[in-house]
Order: sequence, then C-alpha cells, then structure tokens
Amino acid sequence: MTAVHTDRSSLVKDAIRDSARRLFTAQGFEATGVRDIAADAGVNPAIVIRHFGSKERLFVMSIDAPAKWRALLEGPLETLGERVTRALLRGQHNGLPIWGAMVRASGRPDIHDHLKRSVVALFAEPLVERLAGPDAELRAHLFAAQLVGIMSALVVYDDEFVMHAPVESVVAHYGRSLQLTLTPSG
Amino acid sequence: MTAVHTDRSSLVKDAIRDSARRLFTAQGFEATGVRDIAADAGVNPAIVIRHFGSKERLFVMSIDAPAKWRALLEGPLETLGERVTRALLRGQHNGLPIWGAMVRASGRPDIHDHLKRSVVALFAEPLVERLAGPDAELRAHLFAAQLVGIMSALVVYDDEFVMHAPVESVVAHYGRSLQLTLTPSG
DNA sequence: GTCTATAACGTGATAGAC
DNA sequence: GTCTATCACGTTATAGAC
Repeated sequence: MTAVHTDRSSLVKDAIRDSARRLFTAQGFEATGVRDIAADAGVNPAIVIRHFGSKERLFVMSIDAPAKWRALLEGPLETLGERVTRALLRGQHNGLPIWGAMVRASGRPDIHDHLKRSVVALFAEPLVERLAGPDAELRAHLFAAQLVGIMSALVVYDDEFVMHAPVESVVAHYGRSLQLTLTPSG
Repeated sequence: MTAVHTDRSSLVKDAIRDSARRLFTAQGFEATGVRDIAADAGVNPAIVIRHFGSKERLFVMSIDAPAKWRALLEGPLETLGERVTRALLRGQHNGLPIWGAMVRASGRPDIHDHLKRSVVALFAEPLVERLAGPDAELRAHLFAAQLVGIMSALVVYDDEFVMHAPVESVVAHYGRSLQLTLTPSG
C-alpha cells in the first residue's frame, strides 16, 4: 500500500532517489554534489533538500539495503561461510559498492548511525536465533565483523591481492574461518 | 639529520601535527576544522595549509602508525590470533581510534590511498614471509581483512555488543578464527 | 628572504522569500 | 517549485615582521 502512487511529487522523489543511488554508488558521497544529483534527475537543486532534508539523509534513504542483503544469509548453516564468501567475491551483490561508499562516508553522523544499525540488523541479528551453543549472540556479532572484514577488503580499502585472487581460493580460506566462527567451541 | 632541529618552523610544524592528531582522534576528520587545529596549536589557519598543503595531507601526516602497530604482529605464530585479538580488545593500542577516523574519512582520495597502503603494509606484508603452506600470501591478506573486521566493529561501526563483551570470550571465538586463517588447510 | 598574519575567494550545502 | 541569499569551510593572495 505504500509504494506506487502516481503523484507527481512521488515520481520526482523516486527520480531523485534513483539518481542519487547511481551517482553515490559510482563516485562516492563526497564527490557527488547535490547539484549533480539534481541535474541527473532533471530537477532544481533546492527541491532535493526540500524533499530529503539534507544530502546525508538523501544518501541514507537512497540505499535499499534490506532487499539486497536478506538472501545472503539464507540456506543451511553448515555451508554458510563458503556460500557467503563466494557470493561476495563474485560481486553479484550489487549492494556491495554502495555499502563501501557508506563506510567511507561514515564520518557523517547520520551515515554513521545508519551503518551501525545496518551491520547489526543485516549481518548479525538474522543469525542470533539460528546459532546453537554458548555465546550464540556474540558469535553472530563476530561473524558480522568478519564479514565486514572481507567486504572492506573489496570495497573500502581495495586490497588488490584479495580482489584478484581466485574466488575459490578465498572461499576455501576465508569461508572456512567464517564457518569456524559459526561453530560452537570445545 | 632529519629529526630535531630547533628551527622555529619545525617546532610550529610539530605543534600543528600534535594538535591535529589530538583533534582528529577525538572528533574525526569531518568535525575537525582547519581553524580548530590552528587555534589549538596557537597559530594562524593559513600556515597550517602552507606547511602541509591541505587538510587531507595533514591528516595523513599526523598519523604515526608504524611505531604503534609494529609490535602487534610480533611473537610466535601459533598463538598470534588470540594475542592480537586480546591486544585490540583491551584498547591499549592507542592507534585504534585514529585508524577508525581514517576509515570513516576514506572517501577523501588522499586518505583512501593511505588507508589502502597502511592495511597492506602493517597487517598483511609482515606476515607473508612467516606463513608456511600454500596460498601464504593470500592467507596473510585474508588475515589482514579479518583484523580489519574486528577493528571496524570497535571503532568504525561501533558494535556495542562486541565492545562490551567479555574480552576473553571474544578472544576465544575471534582469535580462534584468526588463527585458522594462519593455518594451512588440508 | 623566509615565516607569519589579515583578508578575501570559491565552492558547496542549506534556508527563506516570492 | 524556483530563485536567491547565507553560512561554513578549505584554500589562496597579499602584504607585513623578523
């Protein structure tokens, strides 16, 4: 019931959001000006702010993370480490680039808040109830941290060696370590 | 020949660097203005730029990373995962906060470059020659990625659950996974 | 002649008037 | 909704002090 009005203002808002997502993803938060977004969407710079309040909030609202990430942690726990690593390395997850942009812009308060919530909500919490054994909640959060590590290598600090390594080699090593974090100790 | 001149300009430069490091660490890159740094150092805003070229380059030059991080990866490989995790969690590493500031400001080109080089040089390369078995270089880089993961939880996205968890619990789980990455597979 | 201070410029986000 | 003003900030031009 929320999505597709044919209001003019909703169409404009969607156009701005689409332009913003595209430009932020391609160029990052700093390099993308409100004027660039407005021009791309074919509107006046002022209405961008009028609709979204600020460039920061527009950035946050232009990310449609949940839809893209939910599938990542589905499927059997026993092979989750490998599957997640493979999915990330293959780069089909088109959410990865803008996630990198979010981290690199997390000096901004609103973006930092959103990053914080996103990582916990998307990568840790879905696992909490599924994990068995002691420290289940902690291990879910540490799994999330470990995911953030490989994601950072790919789209935050751009480790060429990891980016160009054979996918299955990375899967074998990093996937194995991720899997261990899911496994109760002892 | 390099270090301690008693030149006035060198003293000024050191004062600026010290103020910059302190403020950047406490408030982050965005929230710290050139004027703030200048005021703290007791100099004019213009000479900050004159001495360092730009705010970005000042940030990079105010980090004295190598001195602080070198010790982290020393000692026997067999227990490195645990020891590194414990050292990070105890927060004695006063390099951690400004590392977080660097990641959160890595949307800026110069800072991104420095981050990229730092992670590889400080966390991956020191291990390459020490690791045995296949994919030694890749595993060193993946170990670095994994370190970045826990560091990010602590000072980038601020996962309260990880930050407040018992140190030895985190050491047991994350340290164990780190250690596995160091261990040849098969 | 080098180092420092004052003042101004350019840019970019944002708020208010019409 | 559009246009224009304001404000903050990094940076530079200009010129003075030692």
